Amino acid sequence: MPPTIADVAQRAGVGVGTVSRVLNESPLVSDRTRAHVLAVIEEMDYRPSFLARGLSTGTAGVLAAIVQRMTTQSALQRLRGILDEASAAGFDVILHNVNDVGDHRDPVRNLFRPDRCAGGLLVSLKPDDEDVEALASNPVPVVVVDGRVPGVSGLYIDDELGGRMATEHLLSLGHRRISFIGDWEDPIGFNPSAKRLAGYRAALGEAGYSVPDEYVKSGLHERAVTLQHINELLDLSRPPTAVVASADSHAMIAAEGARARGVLIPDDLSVIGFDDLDIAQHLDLSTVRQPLYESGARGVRMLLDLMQGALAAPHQVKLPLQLVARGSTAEPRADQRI
Amino acid sequence: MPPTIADVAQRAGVGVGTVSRVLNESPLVSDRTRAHVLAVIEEMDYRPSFLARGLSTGTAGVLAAIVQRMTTQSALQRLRGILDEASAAGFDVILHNVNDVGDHRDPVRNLFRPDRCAGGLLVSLKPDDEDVEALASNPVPVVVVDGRVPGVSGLYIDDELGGRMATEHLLSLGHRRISFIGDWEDPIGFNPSAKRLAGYRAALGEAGYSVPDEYVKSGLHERAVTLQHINELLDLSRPPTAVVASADSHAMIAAEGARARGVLIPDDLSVIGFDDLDIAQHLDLSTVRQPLYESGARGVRMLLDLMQGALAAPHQVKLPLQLVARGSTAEPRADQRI
DNA sequence: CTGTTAGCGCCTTCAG
DNA sequence: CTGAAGGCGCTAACAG
Repeated sequence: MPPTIADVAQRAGVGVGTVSRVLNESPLVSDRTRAHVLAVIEEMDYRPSFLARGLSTGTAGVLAAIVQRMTTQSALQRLRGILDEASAAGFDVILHNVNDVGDHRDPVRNLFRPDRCAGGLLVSLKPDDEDVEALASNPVPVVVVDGRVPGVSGLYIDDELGGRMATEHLLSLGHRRISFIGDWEDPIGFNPSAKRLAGYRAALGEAGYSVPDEYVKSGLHERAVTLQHINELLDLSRPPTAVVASADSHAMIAAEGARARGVLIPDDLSVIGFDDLDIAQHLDLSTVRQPLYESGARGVRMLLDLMQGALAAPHQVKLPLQLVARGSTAEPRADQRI
Repeated sequence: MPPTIADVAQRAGVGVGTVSRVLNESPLVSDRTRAHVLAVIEEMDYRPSFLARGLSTGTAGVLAAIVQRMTTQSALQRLRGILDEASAAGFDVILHNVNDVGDHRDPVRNLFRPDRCAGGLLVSLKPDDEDVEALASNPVPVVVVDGRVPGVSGLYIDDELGGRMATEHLLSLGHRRISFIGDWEDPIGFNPSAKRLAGYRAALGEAGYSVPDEYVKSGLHERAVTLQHINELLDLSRPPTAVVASADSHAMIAAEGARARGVLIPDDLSVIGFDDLDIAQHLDLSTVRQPLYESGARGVRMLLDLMQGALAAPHQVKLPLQLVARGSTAEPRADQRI
């Protein structure tokens, strides 16, 4: 059995109150006593019980994060930011992965309670109205990482702007026949792809170009589906000269599918993605960069502020997007410019 | 303030003990009382405090996992297995990522304590002798996922056998000039690559072939390094006809580097990896499969058994390896068989 | 079967 | 500045 605060107190010849004060860095302890107690603590390798402390203070010394589809690279980057930043602040984090629609409800109710954590992160998950209501009156502060939820603090990006940026990049290179590949039928309720598509449409519309229905492809985020999409596009009598993908993961597969049938990138076809995953750089893929790691890290910082009341809730922060032009986008071939 | 067990007891007109019994599914409650208490609990949306329960029972209702370099695909797969299995058993898990050498010591001491978790997982991390000693007398059971540590329960694979399997596959195809690319200088103390290399050497030795020093490449696990390795190998006057990579992540890069200079795979060069990541299938990469997801899931199951004393500790389980022959390995060209 | 009570280990008054 | 005592919410042991 590990030593308790009482053991330390006895050994140090002081009361438990004094040891507690030392532990909590209260100024109400003489330097001499403090040093002595500290020495005894060190000597006994004493560490206060999280459980007891939590019960006493009314809050667990841990953060909790509910993450959607942790398997994706983007979620992983966000998670890294969360873990690093939390770690730096002395917090560990309980991680809960969610795969299916609506599966976040139970975790939210069970995890985001004072006896479970001091603060909660909701990553790439869209709480419904009922959730928001519950969250609003929730004693533990919650931050949404990657999402804009009215009434809840969080960080988000302007997905429509992102779709627009990607499209305008291609337009400025001289492309006119531009396709979109996405997965806005994602059933899980959180769907950036649809907004990126809207941005794509807006950019093309404002430039005076129409979007043939065949140019827009959607479906599950699966390799086979995306491969089929790119093939269908390239099979068109007037195939696109450029493709906006709603994510780097899509863009990679599309590019691969194109190459497989001898289509050169960027010579014959320009491809731009979204996210700027690590691999995007390696694959020389143009993309719209969103701060993934940072969204996690800043989310934790925001949460810590919220926890110590240093921030008026709800507080929303829009994260910046950045066009990263690499080798997968270029001007269309002369004979394609029609 | 959420309702307490006392609130429930009062409202139900029973004692706290009875409510507690209902909560813990004790048979010592009449069906009638139980139903009534349950109804009140439901009505008040009461949920017991983890903190208080933990303090009382002496153990936190959470698992903890310390993971090395959570950023790799293989670590992520293991983590998925852990989270899914823990979730199924009603446990959440505290996740702690470790990047640098020796950084696991503090987490182990701070996290693997009864007031923090009911059980601990050490993933792809090699505890030193001092750690093992501490772990042995530790009140919370610990399982090593992906590692063989004397005195500590866990799951591991036979890395030497794995290296051997990959090499023998190439030998059986008729290859004689076989290279190895790995990262056994990994500084973090946990190093499967060295053992896989040993297996490679053993297989070639037993087949009666010598391994020129230039055929073995090691270095940091970085893209640029691996690209350089494959280029150096292909620049040799007698270049290898096949490459054993110590991981799929290496194999992918090596294959890409080879293709970039016009070397066809598998026609001019066979490449085999290790792990069988999701992408390996997509890239049609031959590999030695190790059960990643399963190692995490089974690790949790083993931990749960340990926790309820259903298992004599320490208990070690060797996980099976499986050769997965895909399109990246084939017989050497006729003119290469010398 | 059920109510009552004594801790679990710590923090936080409240007197000294 | 410091010691003693109450209470956080729950479980478990003990009477009934």
